[in-house]
Amino acid sequence: MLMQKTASFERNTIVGEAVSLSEIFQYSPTETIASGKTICWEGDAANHLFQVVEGVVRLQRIIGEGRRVITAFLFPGDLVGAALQATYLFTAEAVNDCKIRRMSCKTFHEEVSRSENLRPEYIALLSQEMASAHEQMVLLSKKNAEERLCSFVVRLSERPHLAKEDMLSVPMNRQDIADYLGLTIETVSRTISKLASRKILSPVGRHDLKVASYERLARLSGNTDDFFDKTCDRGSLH
Amino acid sequence: MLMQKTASFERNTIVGEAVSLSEIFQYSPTETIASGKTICWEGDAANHLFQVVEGVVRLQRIIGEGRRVITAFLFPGDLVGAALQATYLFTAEAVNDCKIRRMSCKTFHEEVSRSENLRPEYIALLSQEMASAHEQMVLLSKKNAEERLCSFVVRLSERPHLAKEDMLSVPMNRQDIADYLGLTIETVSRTISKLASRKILSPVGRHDLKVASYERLARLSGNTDDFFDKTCDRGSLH
DNA sequence: CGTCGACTTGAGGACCCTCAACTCCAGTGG
DNA sequence: CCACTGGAGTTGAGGGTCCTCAAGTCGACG
Repeated sequence: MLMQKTASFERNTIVGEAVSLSEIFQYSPTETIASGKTICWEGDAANHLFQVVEGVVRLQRIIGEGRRVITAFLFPGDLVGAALQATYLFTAEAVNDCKIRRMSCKTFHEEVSRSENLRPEYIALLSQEMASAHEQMVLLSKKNAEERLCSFVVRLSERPHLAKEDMLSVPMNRQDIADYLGLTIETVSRTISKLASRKILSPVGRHDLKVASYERLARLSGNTDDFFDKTCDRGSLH
Repeated sequence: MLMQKTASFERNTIVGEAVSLSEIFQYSPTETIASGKTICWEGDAANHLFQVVEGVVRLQRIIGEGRRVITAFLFPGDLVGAALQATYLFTAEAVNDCKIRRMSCKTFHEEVSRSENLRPEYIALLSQEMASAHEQMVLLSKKNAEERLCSFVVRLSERPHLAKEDMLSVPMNRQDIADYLGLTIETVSRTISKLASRKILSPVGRHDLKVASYERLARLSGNTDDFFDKTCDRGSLH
């Protein structure tokens, strides 16, 4: 806690204003979170923000007995709790072994307030989160199991550190995927099998997929804008 | 446009810093939007923000042929496009006759940057939006038709200007409700009928509901925290 | 080799969607 | 005034998709 304060102070006197959000986390020590461990609890006072340095984090809510919803997966560079609230909106857990950096909300807020560079980046980050949330609502509202799974794989493949040519690393297990896509584990499994039988992708072990054609996946994902220009729906208006 | 700039300037010299977000819209003229008309289009350059003054606005996305998703309803005081992005994430349309105020993103951004009072309010607003989005994802992931409808009615009833004792005004039509809840219009209709036969609520005309017991509705909405203390799910942790 | 957890596969059923007919109501015109 | 029309909403029958429950397979690890 004290150390953090000091580090933060040093940087400001030496380097001047921070120029990127990642930079202000640099001086916090990395913490290691074992697979499955919790980073913060839904409902708890939100005293800290966390930056994912390595690994994958899931944000989830538990409702009633056994019903779990994963609202997002976070990857290196992403922030847990960027939308500063009095309490956390979700429980954050490590999908696999993770490294994170921690920062107090207060310090973060002060840094962002002070720096003209950080503020737009912070707003952009929140906007990005909103955009993802909208995307997810569309998926959950109107897509069938196959479209959901294809959307998921396409989104994963956009992470450069997960996709190596045609091999895609999928760090989360089937239950995570199911709870993220609003399906059951069985439906996820069946849908993968069906896609495999159509030679669109094939599972390799439990955490890898060999993808035959990302283009084909994108077409199956139900996103109009993946093969049409967005402006075409609106005709010639204005 | 010019008028806006002038008004904005006047206020700053006379009253000093704005103390609330609503205040900075006060000097923009109100515009009237007829029911069903569009305020802004998904994908268009986001040059303006809008504050809803009167009426209800729906934010929606169209995907493919005939598939529409409503991601949010906005009520008086709410902002369209608060998550500043290069382009709008959604199309905004008037559910009923509306009055709105407009402000350029640039001006808004400057005002918020300048004022120490506005910034936390703005962050809080974005956080609020994120919280609603999370809530909606839970609804779409895990709730059945009855829970969705009850959640919807409970949320509407929290708007003081819509709820008068046991009568609730529902400005949106069945199709809007269906596209918001990820159901079909028939399922919405049937679910209302079933709730009516159980004397939980009864439709009065097309745009009003007589609600027997909000408490009972809350219990049917599938939100654990509507009848349990939130902390109970987590056991005795810390 | 046995065990355990993660995953897959199958059978049956629930819930919601689709399609279609019907009611209700407001607005229009004879 | 009433018939006509069209839009919004309701109701019914049937079917599809996904869920539930259950059994079986796979793979890691002792």
